Amino acid sequence: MNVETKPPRQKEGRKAREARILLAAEKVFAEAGFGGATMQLIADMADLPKASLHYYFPTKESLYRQVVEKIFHIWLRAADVFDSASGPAEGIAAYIDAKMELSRAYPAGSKVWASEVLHGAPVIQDYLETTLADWTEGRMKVIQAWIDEGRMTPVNPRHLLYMLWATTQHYADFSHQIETLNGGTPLSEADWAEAKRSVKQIILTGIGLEPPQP
Amino acid sequence: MNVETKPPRQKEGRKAREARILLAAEKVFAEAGFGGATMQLIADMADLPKASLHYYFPTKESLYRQVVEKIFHIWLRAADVFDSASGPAEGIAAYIDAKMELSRAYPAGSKVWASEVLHGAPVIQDYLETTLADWTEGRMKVIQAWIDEGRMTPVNPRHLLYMLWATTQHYADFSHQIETLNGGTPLSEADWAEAKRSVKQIILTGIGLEPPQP
DNA sequence: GTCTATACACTGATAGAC
DNA sequence: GTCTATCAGTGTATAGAC
Repeated sequence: MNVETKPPRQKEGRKAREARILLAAEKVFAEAGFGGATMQLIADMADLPKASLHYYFPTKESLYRQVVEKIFHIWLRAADVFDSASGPAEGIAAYIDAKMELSRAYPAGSKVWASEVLHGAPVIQDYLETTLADWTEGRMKVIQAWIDEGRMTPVNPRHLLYMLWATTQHYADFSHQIETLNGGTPLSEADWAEAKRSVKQIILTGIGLEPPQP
Repeated sequence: MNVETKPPRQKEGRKAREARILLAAEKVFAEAGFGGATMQLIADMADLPKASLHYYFPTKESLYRQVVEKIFHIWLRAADVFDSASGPAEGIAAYIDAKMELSRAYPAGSKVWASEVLHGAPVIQDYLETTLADWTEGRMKVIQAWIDEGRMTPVNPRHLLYMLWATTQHYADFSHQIETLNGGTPLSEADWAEAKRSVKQIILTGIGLEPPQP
């Protein structure tokens, strides 16, 4: 009988299938936006009948919401490097590195998040008001403390954070423009290294954590 | 008769009506994206019957294309401050100011542009490959010349440009997030001044055009 | 030139067979 | 649990009255 194969295959199969759907959805939402994405396109990319999507995710919006929530939590976890740092130079450099790596590894996710915020955050407004607001306030206090201790140049912590977000996410969100300006080819390993080096050089120098070059 | 009112009213009426449609379309495309926007929504916002839109702009895509082109040319014109500057400190500061003002004055336009690039620039790919690529190369040469003349710190001109774009456009594209983190209210005059000051401080210090603060 | 009415395609979602 | 067949609603676009 199939009594011993059924329970494990089903349970794992479901998780794996949901993950595959979420991955396909992330890609389609990133390419077409929420309005431009269709359940049919997502089903095709996940190699499933359209109706099966509605079994795992009752509505298009519920699927979209899970995609956005997944991105947000990956993004939050990367931000932890801020806390485990011993000082500003190390912490901010590590944060830039982590966010640049995220932009490189999950460009579709970053694009979905950007698109969501761009259009007024209709789905994850509550996250902005609670989790993100709390995280931002906490990090602003850390930066302000570093400034008060004289460990970095006095700058506005809020706008420093915005600059860090904008600059690092730009490499994911505008990857198409960047690739076009790169001769139509994706950034190489060396290109990414140079991008990270350039961003860190300008920002860290800008807030007094690296000596100005001669 | 209406023989003398007809020709001027029609000619000006047409231009004015097209401008009103373009403005309404820009807003709707910014809020909902290309896929989420509907001709009905745009018609309602422009206070016109839906079919009249198709008289002035045959298809939804042609209307969208004109919106994007309009944005792009405004953006290009603002970039001219780069050339009329006598040196790097003045030029880059003026460019930051100009782009921050654009983000403040035309947030919807910036969002439409961002959304277009985000989704792979299906409509304005040719602009990226020609006009934008040319502009970028020209400005990179200007920056490299300033570096060679020892007037600013050696940095990668390409990534400096990306940082300028990312940081300034962030205030338009992510305005909803920024307003949420600002307690749910739009940035005040003082907030904008502080944002511009902060961006210029960090970047100009970062490339050796402002002395590090004590 | 402008608007009303409508054609036609496609969407998200579901009912019901397997 | 999974898929085929189908529905009701909405989208762009147009034909034709004014």
